[in-house]
Amino acid sequence: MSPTIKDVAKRAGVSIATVSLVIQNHARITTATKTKVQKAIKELNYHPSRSAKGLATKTTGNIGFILTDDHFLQTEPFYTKIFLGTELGTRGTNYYVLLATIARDFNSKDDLPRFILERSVDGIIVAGKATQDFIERIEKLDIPIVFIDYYPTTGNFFTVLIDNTNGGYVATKHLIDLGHKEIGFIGGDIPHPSIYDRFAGYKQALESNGIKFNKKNCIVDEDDPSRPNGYNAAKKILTQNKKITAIFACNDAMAIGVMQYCTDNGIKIPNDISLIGFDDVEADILLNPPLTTIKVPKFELGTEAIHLIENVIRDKSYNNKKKILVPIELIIRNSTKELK
Amino acid sequence: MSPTIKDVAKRAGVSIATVSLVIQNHARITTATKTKVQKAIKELNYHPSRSAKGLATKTTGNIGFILTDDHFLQTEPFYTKIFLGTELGTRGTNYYVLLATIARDFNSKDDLPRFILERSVDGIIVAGKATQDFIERIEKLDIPIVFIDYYPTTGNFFTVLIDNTNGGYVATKHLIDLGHKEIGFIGGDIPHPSIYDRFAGYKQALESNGIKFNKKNCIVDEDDPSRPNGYNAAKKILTQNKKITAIFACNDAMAIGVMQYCTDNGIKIPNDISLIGFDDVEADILLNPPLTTIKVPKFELGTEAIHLIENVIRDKSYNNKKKILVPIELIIRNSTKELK
DNA sequence: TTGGCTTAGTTAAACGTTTAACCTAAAAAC
DNA sequence: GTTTTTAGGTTAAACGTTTAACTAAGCCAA
Repeated sequence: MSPTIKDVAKRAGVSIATVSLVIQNHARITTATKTKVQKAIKELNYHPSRSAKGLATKTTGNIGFILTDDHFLQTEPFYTKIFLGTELGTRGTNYYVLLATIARDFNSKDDLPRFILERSVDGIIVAGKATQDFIERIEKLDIPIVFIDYYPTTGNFFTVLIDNTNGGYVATKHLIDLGHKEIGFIGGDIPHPSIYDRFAGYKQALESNGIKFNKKNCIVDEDDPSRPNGYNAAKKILTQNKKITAIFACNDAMAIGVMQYCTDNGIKIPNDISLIGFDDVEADILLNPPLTTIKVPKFELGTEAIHLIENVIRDKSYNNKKKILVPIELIIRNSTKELK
Repeated sequence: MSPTIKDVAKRAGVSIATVSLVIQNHARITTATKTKVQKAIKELNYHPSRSAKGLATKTTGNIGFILTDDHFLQTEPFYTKIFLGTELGTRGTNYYVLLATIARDFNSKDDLPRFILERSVDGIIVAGKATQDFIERIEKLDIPIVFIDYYPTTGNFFTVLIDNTNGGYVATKHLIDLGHKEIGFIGGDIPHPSIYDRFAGYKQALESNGIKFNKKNCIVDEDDPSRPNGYNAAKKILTQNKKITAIFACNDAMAIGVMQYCTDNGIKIPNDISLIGFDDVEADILLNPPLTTIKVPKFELGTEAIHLIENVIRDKSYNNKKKILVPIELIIRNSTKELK
């Protein structure tokens, strides 16, 4: 069996309290005893047991990461990348991240993730949209919560967000700069704040560049922002308004759908239509042509969330920087082109 | 604060031991007291604390998943998918998976992952290649270990493996069935058992179909099986032997590199060269043409590993099925074609 | 009636830490 | 020279479970 604090105490000739204080680098201890104890620790290769420490301090060293099922399994590894980003964020800290998924339609009949019930996390990160029922139930739990890429409208929560509005603006502005005027917007799940904000950025860009917003250039009634829905939306928008020369898809999945529709129908990108996406997923670079897009730093969303929740855990009354906005970046590849 | 076992005991009018026994569904308890206690549990919304349980039983409910840094960060999310598969595997169990990465060249100067030192895992899953030093150190730890997609040659470990030999065979046989005779093999990191076995399958297929193995058709000196190395290998192999009509790349990353080389040099796939990969990564379907490949069920590797390690944890002397072979599947897309 | 067995529950120790409260000796203050 | 303060530790309780050992009551057989 691994050595315990008792073994160390015995070997160093001190009490177990002293060993504990040495480990915590407490001021009460003289350098003499400190070195003595540290020597014993090293010789025995002692490491405190997390379980015991957890019971004594009511901390666990874990952070729960919650994701809806559909996000976990979707083709584009968007949220799972964010999750991996949290792993990166925990390096150098004393935390581990526990992953759990909940139903997309989580409701009163559903149980909260086990790690919450068993109190094995010190904080919770919620990535993506979650139901109101879920949010209300974790809210009254008296445990730090950080949201990523979603914010409940019902309160002032800690949140790490993509700068979606700016992203929508930059994407649209890029098309405008290339000379396009009839610019389509394709969205899905428009009530989602992220999509909504991208759409808002689109409108802002048009407006501040003297282009009238035209409802006929927008498809916003699709459900999920997925590839097949992008395909459908492309069909609709391109039959609806033949003058369109550029399309801003609210994410890369939909953009890929648009691209497939164009390929199937002999529409050349970027010669006939310029296309820009949003997210910058792995696949983009392999597309033909490679997709111009707005890069979302997915790992960074995860690491920022960890840093934020660490602060909140450390200081329960932490109150500055409740919202962190992660900047986006325009990635110009070959799916957009100057309008002749 | 959440209720403890004491609160339940008081409300049900029994001792805390009885509550504990009820939770464990122990035979000692009559149905009468059982329902009485269960009622109290429900009313208080009691859930046992994992920390306390952990200290008392010396179990943690966690399984450690260890990955080398380079695998964690590589473009193809192969190992991270396996990791996500373990998450799937833990559903319905009482485990969580803790993820840690180690250096690719882990050696005596490096510390073991913190979750091992702090005893916060009940078992360890090691995915992919790890250094001998690392393996030797965890081996003497007296904690269940399961390897995925790698097996140390120095002992009889629990392992979940891809059926690589068969995969290499099936891939090569597919090309042979299409009429190809001059079939190239492109490999990287050939000492890796997985790659080695795919190569072995390639040779077997040639042999049992009356085609002489030709060293000149093989590039096996690349380091990593990565895209750039695939690109280089394609250059080498196609200048080395002009008669080659088909290539089996040891994984999709290298196949993508091959494809890029062909695109850059006006070689048409599949008209000039048939190409088959291995792994079935997301990108395959977006390639032009979509890549024929051998599908590796990545999630399944993870879930199988969880099932296996659960058995080993439950029964320390568990000894059947030390090696689990996960079957592969030929996925025919458009990068392979009958030889005219 | 006695003794033994069974059943169903209780008692109390144990798990390995942290930390508030306590102690003692030496230093400082008067 | 006595009292007070400080420094540097120690003691022991607490955290919330599990479980081996114990107990009391009921039953049965002889």
